[in-house]
Amino acid sequence: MKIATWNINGVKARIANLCEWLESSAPDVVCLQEIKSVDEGFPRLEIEALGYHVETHGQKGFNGVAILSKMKPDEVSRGLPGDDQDEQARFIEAVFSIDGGVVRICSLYLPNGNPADDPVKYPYKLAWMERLKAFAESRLALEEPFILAGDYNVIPEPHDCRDPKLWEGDALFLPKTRQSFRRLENLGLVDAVRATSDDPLLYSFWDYQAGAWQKNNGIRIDHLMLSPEASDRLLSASIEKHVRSWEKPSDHVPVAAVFDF
DNA sequence: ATGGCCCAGTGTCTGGGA
Repeated sequence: MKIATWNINGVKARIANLCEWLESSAPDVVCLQEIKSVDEGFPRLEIEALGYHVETHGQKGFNGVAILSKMKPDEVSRGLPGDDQDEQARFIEAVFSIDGGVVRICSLYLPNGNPADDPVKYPYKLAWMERLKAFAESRLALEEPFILAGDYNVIPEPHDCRDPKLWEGDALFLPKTRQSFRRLENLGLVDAVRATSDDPLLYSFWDYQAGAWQKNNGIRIDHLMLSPEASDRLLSASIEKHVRSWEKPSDHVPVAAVFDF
């Protein structure tokens, strides 16, 4: 099974790219972020025509996540537990039957948190990460294949960006952000890309501005984090960098992992 | 030349992204 995550930066602006990528990459499950659409506005017909089920959790204007899948999910839930006041559409979970059990797959869009000195934005990011940790603990207790995939807005280590000096003080790279991400890893979650590659130049995002793509001035912020039961069955992982050179690209590219289930 | 963008809706500008 091939499972991918991709921040598409607007599903309606990206529908041609998305369909072309679905056909060429042929993932079984796709976690999308920043669909920037309400559920009723999501272009589901085009995607269903390619043989995918569509589950969305959208809102007006920005944010929004979705899970596309060749198999029909057994269960779907929307929203990250832990704060009933949180209106932002950043989390959806689906459960699929596989040989001998199930796999749980979540599509998450972790808050950016900038500017870091904002009285609301950075504390919201850190609180969201705490909620994610609590959720992960509850799911890890099930001892099932479990995949937390998405745009984490976290640069985990200095080698996950081209120029760490540029990111000092940024909410994506602040010590507290990285510490919170390590807490997730320390629960037993494994980063699929780092588990399968030593390449120091692996990025998943290049800014539209300042020729970042042409200069390979990128950052690695889109991650598939695996439970031990999923990590046991990981075969390979890849960053589908070529998609960034397509016409009218998202600023993120798909990241995918292949499992022997 | 050390900067250069893009998306959706509130809509010919603003807010948000990273």
